[in-house]
Order: sequence, then C-alpha cells, then structure tokens
Amino acid sequence: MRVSEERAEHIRAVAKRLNYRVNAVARNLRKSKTQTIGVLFENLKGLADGPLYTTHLLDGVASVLFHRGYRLTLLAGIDHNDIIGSLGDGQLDGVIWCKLARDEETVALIHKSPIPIVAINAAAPSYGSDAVYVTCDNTGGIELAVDHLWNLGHRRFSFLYESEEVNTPDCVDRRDAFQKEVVTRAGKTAIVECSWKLEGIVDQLSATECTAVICWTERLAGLLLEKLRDAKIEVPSQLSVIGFDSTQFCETTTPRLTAVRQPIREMAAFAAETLLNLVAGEKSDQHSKVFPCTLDVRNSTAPAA
Amino acid sequence: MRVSEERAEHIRAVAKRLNYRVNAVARNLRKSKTQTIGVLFENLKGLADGPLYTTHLLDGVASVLFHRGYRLTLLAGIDHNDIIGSLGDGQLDGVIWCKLARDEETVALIHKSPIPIVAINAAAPSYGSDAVYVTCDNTGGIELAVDHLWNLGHRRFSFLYESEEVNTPDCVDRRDAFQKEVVTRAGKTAIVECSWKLEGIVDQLSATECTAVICWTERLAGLLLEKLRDAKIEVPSQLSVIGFDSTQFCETTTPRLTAVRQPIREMAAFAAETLLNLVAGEKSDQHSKVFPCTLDVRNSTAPAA
DNA sequence: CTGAAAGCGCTTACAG
DNA sequence: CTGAAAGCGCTTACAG
Repeated sequence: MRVSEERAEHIRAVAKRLNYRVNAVARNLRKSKTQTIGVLFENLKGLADGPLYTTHLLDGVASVLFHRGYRLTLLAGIDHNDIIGSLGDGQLDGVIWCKLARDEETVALIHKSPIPIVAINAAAPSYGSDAVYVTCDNTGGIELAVDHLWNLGHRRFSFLYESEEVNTPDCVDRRDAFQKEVVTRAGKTAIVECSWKLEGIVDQLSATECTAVICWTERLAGLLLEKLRDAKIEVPSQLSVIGFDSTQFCETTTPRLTAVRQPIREMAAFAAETLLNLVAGEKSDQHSKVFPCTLDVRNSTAPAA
Repeated sequence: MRVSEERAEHIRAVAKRLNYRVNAVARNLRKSKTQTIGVLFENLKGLADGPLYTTHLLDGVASVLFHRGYRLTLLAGIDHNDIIGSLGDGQLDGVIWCKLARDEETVALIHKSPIPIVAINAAAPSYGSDAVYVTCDNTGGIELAVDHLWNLGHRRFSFLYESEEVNTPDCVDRRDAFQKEVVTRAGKTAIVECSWKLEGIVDQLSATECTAVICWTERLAGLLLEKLRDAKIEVPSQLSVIGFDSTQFCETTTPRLTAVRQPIREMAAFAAETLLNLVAGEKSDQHSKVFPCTLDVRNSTAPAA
C-alpha cells in the first residue's frame, strides 16, 4: 500500500468506469514471469485417439496448476531441433516434458534450458541431468506382470513394442526389466519389435512359441487383441495378453485387458507441484521420484494351455 | 528483406553463437497478438473423471491450432464475475467457450469482450450475440432417440438431468426437444430433475411409470445404470436407458449404452477454424453452425416390457 | 505519501 | 540500404 485508501478507492472507481484491465502481457514482460506452465508432448497423436494416459496426465497437471493460479499451455508438434528455443521464448515459467528422451544430446539441451524442466514417464539418466524425473516403477510393474503369468503356469513369454518407440524411455525400461526378470526365471525370453500398426505380428509371435505377451502399453495390447481376433487366436485360452497403464480403456477391449496400473494422475500432480516449487526458486531436494505400480487382473490372462 | 544478405548472414551467425532467442512476450506486447487461443470450461470437473466429451473437444481444437502454429491454453476455474477481464488481459487472441450460457447478462458480457469468442455446445440465443455458436442438432438427436424407443413399443418416457445443470444450454435444448417430441407422439411426458449424484432417483423414476429414460449426457446415464443395478432394476428388460455423446465411455458401461452421437471432434475443429478466421479479421459469414447427430444402438435399450 | 523516470525486449515508422 | 527513435503497457527503484 503506497497510496492513501481514499485515493486508492477513487482510482479503483475510475478504473472500473473506464473498464480498465491490466495487460498481462506487459506485466509478464516486465516481471519475466508468465504464471504459465507448458506441457510438452513430443508426438501427441491426438488426445482422443491416443492413449487415455494422456488425458489422465493433463488432468493431474491441470488440477495443481489451476489451484495455484497458473495457466496451462499445451505444446505439441514443436520442431525437435528448436524445442529449447521454444521453451526459452519467455512465454513459459516451466515445462512438464512427457517421455523426455535421455540420450546425451538431449540431456545437453536440457542443460541449456532457461526454464526448469520436470520430465514425466522417464527415469533419470545415469549421467545426471538438470531436469527432475518423475516416473513409475517400471521394473516392479513388469515383475508383477511376469509373476502373475508365472503363477498361471506360463513359461515362455514375449515382450512387444513398436519399432518407432525403440527409444522411448519407459519402453526401454520395461523391455530391459522384462528381459532381466524372465531370463532369471525361465532362462530365455523373446523381445518382439514390430513395425507400426503391428503388421505381421501374428507370424512373429508364433515363431517365439510363447504362451503370454506383455505389451508395453495398453494401446498396443488393444491393437494386438484385434490382430489376434482376425487370426482366430483366442485370448486368453490360447494366448494371454497384458498391457500397461490400466485406464478405463482396458474395460473396452474384448476380452477386458489385464494391465499394470501406474498412478499417472498422481504422478502428473506431483510433477506439477515440483515444477512450481522450482519456478519459485526452491531447489528440489530429490532429483527423481518413482511411483509404485499395481496389477489389475481382468480377462485377458488365463492358465497356460 | 531490409538488409543485404551478407550482413544478414553475419547477424544470424552471431545470434547463433550468443544463443539468441527472440522473446515472444515482448513481441506479443508490441504486436498485440499472442498466437494463443484459450479453451474455457466454466466448470471443468477434471478431464479424466469428467466426460470423455471434453477430451474429444480438446483434441479437435488442438488439431487445428497446432497445425496453424497457434498455442492452446486451458482456462478453468476462472472467477465467473471476471471472465471477460481474464479474456481481455492480452494473453489470448481468441477463446473457445464451452457451454456458454445465453442469458441476457452473459450475452451483454460477450458484447464487451475485446477478443472474438466462439461458443461450442450452445445454440445461438434468439436475441443476437457477438459470438459464433457451434452446436449439434439436439432436437434431431432427441428425435432419433425417441423414435428408436417408440419403435421398440415404449409409450411412457422420462428425460433426466441434474438440477445444477438446469441452465446449461444444450441440456435445456435437449429437454425442450424431448418435451415437444414426446408430447406430440404420446400426449404426455415426464421431465425428471434430480439432485446431484442422482440421490433418490429410483423412487422419482418409478413414480413416473416410464419404461424408458433419456439422460442428457452419457455420464449421467452411466451413473443411472449404477443406481438401477443397486436397486435391482434390470436394464434393458425392465427399463431402457439412452445417453448423449456416444464416446468410448458407452462401451464401458454394463450394459453397453445406447447413445446419441454428436461429432464433437469435428465441431471443435470447426470452432477452431472459425475462431482463427475471426482473429485474422475476417467477418464470419455464419453466426451459428449446427452439426447433425446420429444414434448408436447398443445394449441398454430393448422392447418395452 | 506521491510523482515521474527508467527499462523489460521487441517492431514499426521515420530519417538519413 | 541502414541506423536510431518511439512506443506497446506494465513494475520497480528513485526522487521529492
């Protein structure tokens, strides 16, 4: 309060009469803050066709940001070469970066970012990074899935992902965890990398002689169920299928999909809280946070034939 | 090009060396444009818990905006008294306003908006408004639903909505269309306005002696199915239920929900295109646009008992 | 307690 | 063809 209340009241009255609004863009320029957080999807294929996962993620982020008076900007289709440039254009106070890659080149880029970054669904790279990483326990999730199948008598397993996702961090983590877990138990394993849209998948799978398939996402599992139906392979009696995420989508597949659940909304909300603290200048005490997974058993898994 | 190519090249090189980025906030201030569109939900209850409808809407808007180089900001939880103020803070070039009310007070507010507004899921008010209105053919949708039930032998119908939605524009339109359509055919009708979460709904419904219920959204229909299951009323053998929207949600209910489909993603994309044209200064040739509905028959409707 | 100036980083119109 | 100034609408630090 630098002005007498009387005068202030008068100014307020005039402002109201003239319909005055403070211009937030000018304020943002002056303060070098925008009260706006970006959510970056490197390849958002459409919110509605894409995994429901994305919706839960946005929901978690939005719940925190709106509560704290921040705005949320959706970022997608940004030129990959210029992501940092886009982040540094002054319009965002921070960014939540989905499935942030962790190759050295990207980590070097992150280092140059003028705004804080929280990665979601990516474990921290071993060689350090300036971002904070929020992820689920992919290893634990895979163990739950394998254990469930093992107890049903399965001994030959496949892990499935599409070739274009070969570098997606949580895909890599799930694949590696699968490899390790299954080799330990059964001595051998099959990793099936398939072309986009699972072309030729049925032949690839039968070559592995597996009785159970773990797909790295529920979306992919749903696609697989369709291919298997076309090929007249019965799920779960001939083949058990497990997915990852366990959103409502798993209720819409035929049969309903057994899936590992990650608490995506909680993860997203945590990421948002953490980011706002970083924006406020607090140093994050933890560099990475891992949320546990659970397993939702539905109808796509059964005892091995 | 105001500078020789040689000099320009030199400047580019220096800019790159210094890691120069143009500051978009300063540019926005100078140009009074931000290349950002807002999507306003007056009461977004959560993206993930809420109707899938919202996701499709965002998807449709985002597909157009990203393609045209615009950013998308999510607006929710804005103080209702100050919505126009928030819109006029300079941060948005235009806004897509979900379920925009059409009372005279709101229309007067719209008139004061410094940025163009496109309303979605609201028909244009009869007394004129500065916004462009994009909606689906609620009347036609209701007719499809009633006709379907009529052909199944139903003669006593109820229409259901929650009291807090009494002023939501598409709720009103569906209710009025229902009233008109059913009175014409059957001579009488029942409109059931229920408290939130459908408390006491079963008694209310049985008092109407109806054999079929049309719910104004699929979300509400899903809730009703749960209440009916608890009360041991079988759907569809004892009571037929129809919802509105027909997203993937209808596949997850038990039984699967028969629903009127509105092409929400197309409507949202159209709204975004229209808004960008308005932002570019083109006058919209149409003041309102209506998309037709269709009916997806699933398992929640059957011949009248 | 109050007023006037400087400056955030751009773009545009003007002068040379 | 190029440079320098004005101004977008704020906030902050300074002077009175």
